[in-house]
Amino acid sequence: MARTQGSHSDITGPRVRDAALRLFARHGYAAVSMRQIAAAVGVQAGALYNYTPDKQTLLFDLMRGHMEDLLAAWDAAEPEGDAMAALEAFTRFHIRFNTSRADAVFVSYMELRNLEPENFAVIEGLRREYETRLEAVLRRGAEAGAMVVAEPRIASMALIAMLTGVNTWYRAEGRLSLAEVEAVYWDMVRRSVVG
Amino acid sequence: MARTQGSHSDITGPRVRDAALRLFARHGYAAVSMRQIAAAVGVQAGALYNYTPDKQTLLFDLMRGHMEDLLAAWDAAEPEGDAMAALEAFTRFHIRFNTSRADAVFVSYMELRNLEPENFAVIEGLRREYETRLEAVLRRGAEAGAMVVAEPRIASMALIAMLTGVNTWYRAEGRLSLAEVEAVYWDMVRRSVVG
DNA sequence: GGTTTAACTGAACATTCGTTCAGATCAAAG
DNA sequence: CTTTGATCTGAACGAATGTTCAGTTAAACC
Repeated sequence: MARTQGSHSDITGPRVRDAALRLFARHGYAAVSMRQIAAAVGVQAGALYNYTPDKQTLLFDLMRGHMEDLLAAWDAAEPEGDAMAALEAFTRFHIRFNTSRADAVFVSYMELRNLEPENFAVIEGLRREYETRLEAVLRRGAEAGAMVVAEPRIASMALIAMLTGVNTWYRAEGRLSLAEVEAVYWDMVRRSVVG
Repeated sequence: MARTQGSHSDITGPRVRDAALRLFARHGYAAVSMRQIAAAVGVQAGALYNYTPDKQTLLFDLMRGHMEDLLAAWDAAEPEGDAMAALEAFTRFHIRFNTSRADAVFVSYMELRNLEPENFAVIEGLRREYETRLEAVLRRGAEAGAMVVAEPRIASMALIAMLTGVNTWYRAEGRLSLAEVEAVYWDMVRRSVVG
C-alpha cells in the first residue's frame, strides 16, 4: 500500500474543507457522512477529527469563512464615488463573486437550518451585514435624488435574491459570458431603482 | 390509553403529509426520520407505510403536489388583457401564493437535491413550466412595445428569484401588510422592465 | 542514527436509520 | 352477534451514523 501516513496537516486540512464543501453542496449536510468526506480525502473517518472537533463545527467554519470572505471582498472592492456607480459595482461584484464560489454560496444558504442556534446567529448576523452594505448604497442614492427606493431594506434583500438567483442557472460553458450576464442584470437592477 | 386504532385513513393521510411537510421544511428531508413524522401524527412509524410506499415518495408527492397547485392556481388567475396587467397579476399572485404556503415553497426548492433523478426531472420540468408562463408575459410585453426585456428567459428567472425572496423575511405580524409588500415589489418589477 | 511526535489506521461504541411484518384492534357490513 | 377488512402496534432486521482511542507509521529534529 502507498504511503498513507506522516505529516500532511497543511495539505490534508484544506482537502478536508474542500471535500466537505463539495459534498455538502451536492447532497446536503445531513445526508453526507464523515466517512464519505474521509473517503473523498483519502483517509479514514477518524483522521478528520485532527481538523475539526465535530461535524457541526466543520459546517459552521465553512459558512463563516465564506461570509467573512464575501464581506471582506466587497469592502475591498467598493468604489469611491456616487451611489449609482456603487450599485453597478455591487451588482457586478455579487454576480462574479457568487458564481466563482457556487458551492459555498449554496451551502451558506441551504444549511442555515442545520446550524445550532448560536452558530446560526453568527451567520445570520454576517448575512445582515452584507445586506446592510447594499442598503447603505440605496439610501445614499435616494438621498442624492439619483434613485427612487421606497423601502431600502426590502429593496436590498430583493436585489440580492435576484442576483443570487444567477447561481441556479449560470454555467461557465453556457450561451452567455459572465460579462454579458452582468450586463443583463445590471440593466434590470438599474432600472428597478430609477424613476 | 386512548383509542389509537380503527379506520382513520382519510384523517391520518393528510396529517401525515402535513407533518412531513412541516418537519421537512424545518429540519430538512435527510434530518427528519420516519419516527419523527409518526410521532407528530401520533402513530407508530410502521403505520406511515399505509400512506406512502417509502420516504422518498412522500417527499416527491409533496413537491409535485405543490408545483401542480402553483401552476393550476396561476392558470386560473392569469387575467385577459395586456402584458403589463398580466405582469402585475403575476407579481401579486406569486407573492400571495408563496407566502401562504411557505413550507411547501421551501421544501420544493431546498430538497431538489434529495430527489432521485427521475423524480428530480419531473419537478424540474414543472418549475420550468412556471418560468415559461412568466417568460411568455415578458415576450408579449416586449413585442407590444410596452416592455424592454433583452433576455426574457433570464428576466423571468431573475424576477421569480426576487419575488420568492419575500418568503425569507416576510412575517404576517410584521410592519408591512401583504398588500404593501405586493406594492413595493410591483414597483420594482414594473420599473425593471420599462425603458 | 536514534528519538520524538504529529498524522493516521482500524476497530469499537451506543444510537439511530428506513423498512417489514405478524398479530392486535376496532368500525362497519351482513 | 358475527364476520370482515382496513388500520395500527410493537418488535425486529441489517445497515449506517458520529465519535473515541489505543496502536502504528513515518517525517522531522538533535
